[in-house]
This record gives sequence, C-alpha cells and structure tokens, in this order.
Amino acid sequence: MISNTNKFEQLPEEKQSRIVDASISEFAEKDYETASMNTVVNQAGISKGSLFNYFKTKSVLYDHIYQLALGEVKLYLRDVRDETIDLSFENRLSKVVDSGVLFIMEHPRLARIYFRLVYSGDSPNRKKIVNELQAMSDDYLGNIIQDAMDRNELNPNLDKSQSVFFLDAVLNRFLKEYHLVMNQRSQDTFDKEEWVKG
Amino acid sequence: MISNTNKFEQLPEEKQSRIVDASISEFAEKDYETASMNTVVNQAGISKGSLFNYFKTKSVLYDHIYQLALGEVKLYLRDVRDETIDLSFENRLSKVVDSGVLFIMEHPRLARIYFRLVYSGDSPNRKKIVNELQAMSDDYLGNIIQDAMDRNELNPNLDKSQSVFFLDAVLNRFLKEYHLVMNQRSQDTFDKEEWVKG
DNA sequence: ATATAAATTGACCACCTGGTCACCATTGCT
DNA sequence: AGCAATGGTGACCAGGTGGTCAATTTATAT
Repeated sequence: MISNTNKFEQLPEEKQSRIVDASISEFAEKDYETASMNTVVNQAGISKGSLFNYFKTKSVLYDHIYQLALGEVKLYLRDVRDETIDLSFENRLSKVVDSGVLFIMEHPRLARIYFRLVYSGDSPNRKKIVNELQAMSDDYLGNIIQDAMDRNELNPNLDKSQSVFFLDAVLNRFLKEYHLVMNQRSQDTFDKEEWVKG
Repeated sequence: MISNTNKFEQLPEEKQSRIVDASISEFAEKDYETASMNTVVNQAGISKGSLFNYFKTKSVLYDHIYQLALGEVKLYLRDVRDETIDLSFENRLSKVVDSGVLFIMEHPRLARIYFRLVYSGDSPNRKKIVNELQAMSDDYLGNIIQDAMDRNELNPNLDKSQSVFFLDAVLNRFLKEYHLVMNQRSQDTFDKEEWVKG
C-alpha cells in the first residue's frame, strides 16, 4: 500500500512479465514521446485502465522499465569487476568490453533503451539519469584505473579524470558501434585495448 | 517550377529567414516526431497552408533544415583543413577541435539538431544520413592522418581505419561533452590531443 | 447463497497531430 | 475598371495521444 508499483508487483508473475515485455519492446522501438500506451496494452493483452492502475502515468512505467535495465547492467558490471580483480589492466579492460558485448547480445532491447536514453533527448528525467550514469561510470572506471596505478601497471602521473574520460569515450563508442552493426569480428576489441594504455 | 523547394526559394528573403529560423528552433528543441508544424507556423507568423505549400511535408522541411546545417558544418571543416595544411599533426587536430567548439558556440541550435540526428532515433532518413556523415568523417580524418603519415609525423604502420575510428570516437565525444556543459576551460583540448598520437 | 470488496474493462474525454482545400485578398494585365 | 491568376489563409478532417471512470466481472467473507 505504500509503494507506487506495489499494485503491479502483487500481480501474478506471468502477467507482470507480459506487461514488462510489451513495455520493453515498445520503448526499445520508439522513443519516449512516440511510444504508445495503447500499443503496450494491446501487446500485453490487458486493458488500458489496468495499465494505468498499475502505473499511474506513462513516465512511471518508463521509470520502472529503466530501473530494470539499469539493474541488469549493474549485475554485469559487478560480476566482471569481481571476477577479473587479479587480472592485468589490459585483460581486465578486455573483459569489460566483452561483458558489454555480451549484454548487448543477450538484451538487445534493453541496450536499445539504454542508448536511446543516453544519446537521445526526450526521456522524462533524462538529465538526472544521465548524470547518475556518468557518475557510476566514472566511479567504475576510476576504480579500475586506480587499481592499475597502484600496481604500477599504469603511469602514475596520468591525469586520472582525463583517463576516465578517454576510456569512457572509447568504450561507449565501441559498444555503440557494436550495437549498430552487431556482426563484427571481436578481434578489434583486443587490439584497441592495447593502445589505450599508451 | 522544377525543384520542390523552388516555391520557398522565391519568397522574399525576410520571410524565408523567419521560416527557417522558426524551423531550426523547433527541430532543435524537440525531436522529429514531437516537433510541431503548428509551432513553426505560429512562430514564423505565417499560415499553415502556406508552410505546406512551400514544403510538401514535414519531412521535406526537415530535410531542408538539415541540408542547411550540413552545409554550414562543411564550410567550417573545409576552412580549417585548408588553413592548417602546413601545421603539425597535433596542431592541426587541435585546430579542428577548436573549429568544432566554435561551431557549437556560433550555431548552438544547429549543433543540437546535429547531435539529435546522430545520437537519436527518429529523423526521417536517419540511416542514410548517418552513413553519409560517417563516410564524410572517415574521409576527412583519414586524409589528415594520411598526411601526417606521409610526413613521418605518425608511426606509418598504424592501422589507419582503427586510428580513424579512435580519433572519431574521442573527437565526437569531446564535442558532445562540450555541447552539454558549454562552460569549460578549453585547456582540456590541447592536453588530450597530445595523447592521441601516442 | 448472499453481500461486500477488489480488480478489470473499454467507451469516452480533451487535446494535439500532419495535412487539405474552398475561400479570400492581392497583384498584374488589358 | 474589370478580369484572371496567383498566393495566402484557417476552419476542418481523420487519426492519434495520455488519461479517466462508471459499470461490470471476479474474488472473498460470511
């Protein structure tokens, strides 16, 4: 009775997943403004009134889906960070990229929503969300770089924030490119990482 | 009588620029689907019928605006390439970045439209346009890198296409970042270029 | 079996969209 | 002055939107 999404969360799981699935598809296909609640209800096989009962507004539904996606991403990132903790910097980066690629392959629609959110304009709390993501990424990459510096794998008088910016730019761009063409030899991955260090 | 835009181009310049100005503002503010022809006609102070007489559809209007923006960008790029032809690779890159920054400052709305087009989803001929832009960028940066290789300023056994990808990623990301925060010491600019070479 | 409460529905609302077209004003020509 | 042609207009159209709510179905308690 306290939370907004409670009504939704107390639904039978099968129904929940039908709704989530339809929402993901719709928000992956069109951007926020263009995505249609009518399409969602039709594809989920429920009535409009029900959907607006579970999620008070379109933006609340979007937020729910976004949180799901973010949670999934965080899982991937946490796993790869923990599993590679004693690998070399280069190998570690390589694994991070692999993990990103894996995510895109396993959750193409979530990836679409993510890229739409980051690179496009009209999601509800875009500015706040993008800042959160940026902070998360800075923290994540910052940690990995710091580790490498501590182990003298990286020149310790590198400007850390610059390095983070740099890495972030290349990684994001690479994943975006990958997301677009989807059929690429993963050879590129390894080559590029070796550069970055220099 | 032959061209589509002829009707528009034969309008008095003052009226033309009122329409162009209103269109740029609207397409800069909202993405393609959300941008409203009603808003355009109101802001331009003309009637709806007229606008649809000058441009048969919304997408034709968008194309016209996009072509304007692209033309402007090309001008900047051509200028900076010609003017820096005998500078060192690093200085040249630096000037290119400066030119990008200048463009964003002088044409913030066109920059917005550009970034929206590149990073977002729903412009009319997005795929075709993005491919054109990519080819243009590859060509442009490829040339500059080739020049530098010929003058032995760059390691000649660098993979050229990789270098282009790399440069393109960082430049774009930097300009995007700049476009977002708009109030930045341009110091970062120079530092970063020196890295890239390595 | 009955009464009460909770969940589900879809017709409906106000509003907005891109696009049309019969009408009106203005101009140029004889 | 009268006529024709062109350019400009905005009410109007079909179709869509997010969101609502009286009414109906379903579940629960007695």
